[in-house]
Formats: sequence, C-alpha cells, structure tokens
Amino acid sequence: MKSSRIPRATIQRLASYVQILETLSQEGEKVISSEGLARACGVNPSQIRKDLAYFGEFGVRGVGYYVQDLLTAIKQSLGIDRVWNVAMVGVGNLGRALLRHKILRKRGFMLVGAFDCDPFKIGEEVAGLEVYSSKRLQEMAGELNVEIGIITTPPKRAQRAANYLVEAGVKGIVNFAPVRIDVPENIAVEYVDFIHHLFSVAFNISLNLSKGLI
Amino acid sequence: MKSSRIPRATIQRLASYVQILETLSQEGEKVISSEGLARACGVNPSQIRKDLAYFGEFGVRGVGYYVQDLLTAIKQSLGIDRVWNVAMVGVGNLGRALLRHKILRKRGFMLVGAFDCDPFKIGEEVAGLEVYSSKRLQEMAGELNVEIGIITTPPKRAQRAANYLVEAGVKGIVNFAPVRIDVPENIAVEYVDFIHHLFSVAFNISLNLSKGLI
DNA sequence: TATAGATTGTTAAAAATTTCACGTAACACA
DNA sequence: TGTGTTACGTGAAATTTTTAACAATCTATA
Ligand SMILES: NC(=O)c1ccc[n+]([C@@H]2O[C@H](COP(=O)([O-])OP(=O)(O)OC[C@H]3O[C@@H](n4cnc5c(N)ncnc54)[C@H](O)[C@@H]3O)[C@@H](O)[C@H]2O)c1
Ligand SMILES: NC(=O)c1ccc[n+]([C@@H]2O[C@H](COP(=O)([O-])OP(=O)(O)OC[C@H]3O[C@@H](n4cnc5c(N)ncnc54)[C@H](O)[C@@H]3O)[C@@H](O)[C@H]2O)c1
Repeated sequence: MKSSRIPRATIQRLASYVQILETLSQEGEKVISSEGLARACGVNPSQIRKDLAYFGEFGVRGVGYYVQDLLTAIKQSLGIDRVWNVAMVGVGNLGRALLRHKILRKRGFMLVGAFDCDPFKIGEEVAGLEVYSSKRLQEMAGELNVEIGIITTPPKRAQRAANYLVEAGVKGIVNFAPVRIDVPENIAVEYVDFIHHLFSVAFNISLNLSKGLI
Repeated sequence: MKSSRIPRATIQRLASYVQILETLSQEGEKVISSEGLARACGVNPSQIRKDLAYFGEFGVRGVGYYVQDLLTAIKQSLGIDRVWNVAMVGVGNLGRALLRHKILRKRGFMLVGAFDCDPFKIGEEVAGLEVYSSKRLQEMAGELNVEIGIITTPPKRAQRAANYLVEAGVKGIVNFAPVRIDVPENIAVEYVDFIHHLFSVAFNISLNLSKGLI
C-alpha cells in the first residue's frame, strides 16, 4: 500500500508495537508473527498488518517479522530513529517526575533544557539539568537546538509557555496541562490528560455495576 | 436516542467537555451552545450533540446548554457525580507527583491509600498519606473501601501490583506502567502512556518536514 | 525440485464513527 | 398572540476504521 493519510490510531498502535518489540528484543526473541504481536497488545492481527502496510513491507511471508528489523523499520517510519532535543517548561511535581525518568532518554527524547519562572527553582539542578528562567527560553532554545517542548505548567500558564516555545522555534509540543493551546498550524501538538483515564474507569465500573457484572 | 453501546471516543470527549465546562462555570458563564463548546475543544458541533444524545436531552432548543446543568448531567452520566476511593501502588517519582496533585481530589478521586514494597519508603508520609507495605494492600483495601487502583510501579512489577489490587477487590485499574496486565473481565482497565504522545509529535514533525511545511 | 505448511500483503466487506441537513422546540419581542 | 431567530436532537449520508478472506510467497524437507 504505502503512504496515503495515516490514521491517528495507527500511530498510537505503532507506538505500542515499539514498546512490545523492545521487550521481545531484550528477551532475545528473533521472530514474531502478526498473531503473536496482536496477542501481546490486544488487537487484531489484520490490524497490525494493515498498520505496517502504510509504511512498507517489513515481514517475510510464511515466517513473520524479524524483531530487530521491524523495530528499526517502525522507528524509521515514526521518525524516532534519531535523537530529538526536548525542553521542559514548568519544573513542578510532574515536570520533575518526567525529568528524572530514564524512559524518555531511552526512547530518544533528550531533555536538554528545563525552564521555570519560580525564582526559587531557577538555578536548582534536577536530573543533571540546571533549571533556567523561562525568560531565557528563546535565547537558549536556539543554542540547545530544541525541537520539541513539553509543557508542565499550571493550566493558566500553558498558553504563555506555548508562546515562549513557539517563539523559541520548537516544531512540536506535548501539553500536560488540561487546556487547549493556540499555536500556528505547522506546530504539532499533543495533549496528555490522565484524568480522562480515571473518568473512563469510573464510567466502566458504573456500567459494570449496572449490568450486574460486579 | 439514549443508551445503546457508547463509543469509547465519546467517553473521552465527555471528559474534555467536563474540563471545559468547569472552566466556563468558574468564569461565571451561564449558557453555552454546542458550537461554542465545539470551538473550545476542537471538535464538530454535531459530534457534541450526538455524544450527549447517548445519555439524554440536556439542552434547550434555541438557547443552548445551561453550563451547570450540563456539567451535572455529564458527571452523572459518567458516574463521577460522587467520590471514588483510590489506592496507589508504587510511590516513586510519578506516584508522588500524582499524590501531591490536587486535581485528582478536585475531580472526586480520593487517594485513600499509598503502597510500596521499598522498606525505605514504607512509613514515609506523602501528601498527608502514610505509605504502607504493599503486603498490607489486601488487608487495608477492604477497610479503606478502595474501588480503583493506580499502578505506578516499574513495568516488571505491574502484573504483581495488579494481582494485589484485584485480590483486594478493586473494580478498576489505571495502569501507568507501559505493559499490558492480565485481570478478570469484569475489572475495568485503562492504560496511560505518555511516550505515545512524544512519538506522535515526532512523527507529525517529520511529516511536516517532509511536506515542506517547516 | 516438488510439496506441504505457514504467514504475509492486499482487496473487499463489514462495522463504527463522524458529519450533514433539517424538522422541531424554545425564546424574545413586537 | 404571532413571528422571526436560534440552536437542539436525530435520521440519513459520508467517511473512516476494523475485520475477514485469500492469493502470493517464503521456508523446510523429502
Ligand atoms: N502532577 C500530576 O500528576 C498531574 C496530573 C495531571 C495533570 N497535571 C498537570 O500538569 C501540570 C503541572 O502539574 P504539577 O503537579 O507539576 O504542578 P506544579 O504546580 O507542581 O508545577 C508547575 C510548575 O510550573 C511553573 N510555572 C508556572 N508558570 C510558569 C511559566 N509561565 N513558565 C515556566 N514555568 C512556570 C511553576 O513555577 C511550577 O514549578 C498542571 O497543568 C497539571 O494540571 C499534573
Ligand atoms: N516518571 C514518569 O514521568 C513516567 C513517565 C512514563 C511512564 N512512567 C511509568 O510509571 C512507572 C513508575 O515510574 P517512576 O518514575 O515513578 O518509577 P520509580 O522507580 O521512581 O518508582 C517506582 C516505585 O514502585 C515501587 N515498587 C516496585 N515494585 C513494587 C511492588 N511490587 N509493589 C509496590 N510498589 C512497588 C518502587 O519501590 C518505587 O518506589 C513506571 O512503570 C514508568 O515506566 C513514568
């Protein structure tokens, strides 16, 4: 097939294939079938084959997919076969948790700058990074070659943080504050909101209760 | 319309309507149209009307939706018109960030227990909660009347944490560890994975680059 | 080299979701 | 009370996404 518009859901699933393939790879598995992969991430095998078909032909008929090759192929397709420089705006509870977490680095997202507006936080060191004043974002982002911004400020400050980041020339933003932000069209934005998941669980429990399943 | 099977995507959107309605309510807005709400959360107005139609008729033709009434109606529909007792397993970086964050409480998710297996952490106090040994989960969960569990352990420990939670009688789980967990059918599970969003942004930036938009 | 068995890539069908379009109801105001 | 305007609720159309089915093709083995 190749190209055409790629469903957002496909991208999400590809990301989970990566997670699973990384694990398989660590466990020394050499080959995996679409059925095996499907079981591991709870989707339909055809779905997987179709998702992959958007990007190319990575499997071997009668055999399956070579774990390493597929991993490489998907990463390339997603554009994560390289290191992305990331800056974080808002070094509070959540910001710190993210900075300290090694998974970002392991997946190729290098935190190169941390910014906050709180004078008590500026100058502090978190996970080996000095916290800078957000006023210096624009000046430093160029220097640090920042491409992606992560917003972990309170919701009311998210738009301002986004403005700083856009001025600083980032090309994409992941926003953890539960508000929509306004940015130019050609900036890629993703919203993360945990609360949604709690709502979902609460809803499903209520549903199960009303169906008498519990 | 009312009832029939409700799309997962609808639930997600309802959650974001709640966020926006809370803000509107705080700002003193009394009425909002499907179009206004649609603009605020970046979807189609019909979509909103259809989403709401699954649960009932909450609007007034020619007028719109009364913010407070709609908020109440959606919360009731989602089953978040009450307080849910939540326990957290794994009090590391992320667990702490969640415990300290007030939004959970504000949205009706009351953290009533925090559990960890690290002897250095047991007995510590985080956000007014004592950290207990995860061995005591089952014993205490009944006492605390825990209904939802949040897993914030390392991936390798997530299944064990899930087992504890299920034995302890929780009815739903939000899993922040990037692995699937195996639980009985009637337990509602939601997965949270930030990395997906970073992947998405990276992909979209790559796409924009290749389309010459940047 | 032929054959059996396995699993992909792809097309077609089915299902789900989103958008459109319009009848209908509520309000404001003359 | 009548009329114009607005915006909901909903059935039908359009679109998107998922699933099923199968021909193509690879490996192994005799
Ligand atoms: N902590 C969580 O688990 C959690 C969960 C869901 C959502 N969130 C969201 O993530 C965001 C951060 O949460 P948190 O718990 O870390 O809050 P926090 O208050 O601990 O941290 C916010 C940080 O942002 C800084 N800040 C404020 N305005 C700024 C600006 N203009 N420029 C730079 N820095 C600025 C503050 O100084 C502070 O350090 C919030 O929007 C919150 O709703 C957090
Ligand atoms: N920190 C982040 O921003 C972030 C981002 C994405 C995903 N995650 C995921 O969230 C999880 C937690 O991340 P973290 O950064 O907080 O890790 P962490 O190592 O800081 O914390 C993990 C905690 O779990 C505890 N634990 C281990 N096994 C346990 C068990 N069986 N029962 C109870 N407690 C147990 C550990 O003692 C530790 O306190 C990980 O799975 C991680 O991949 C975290």
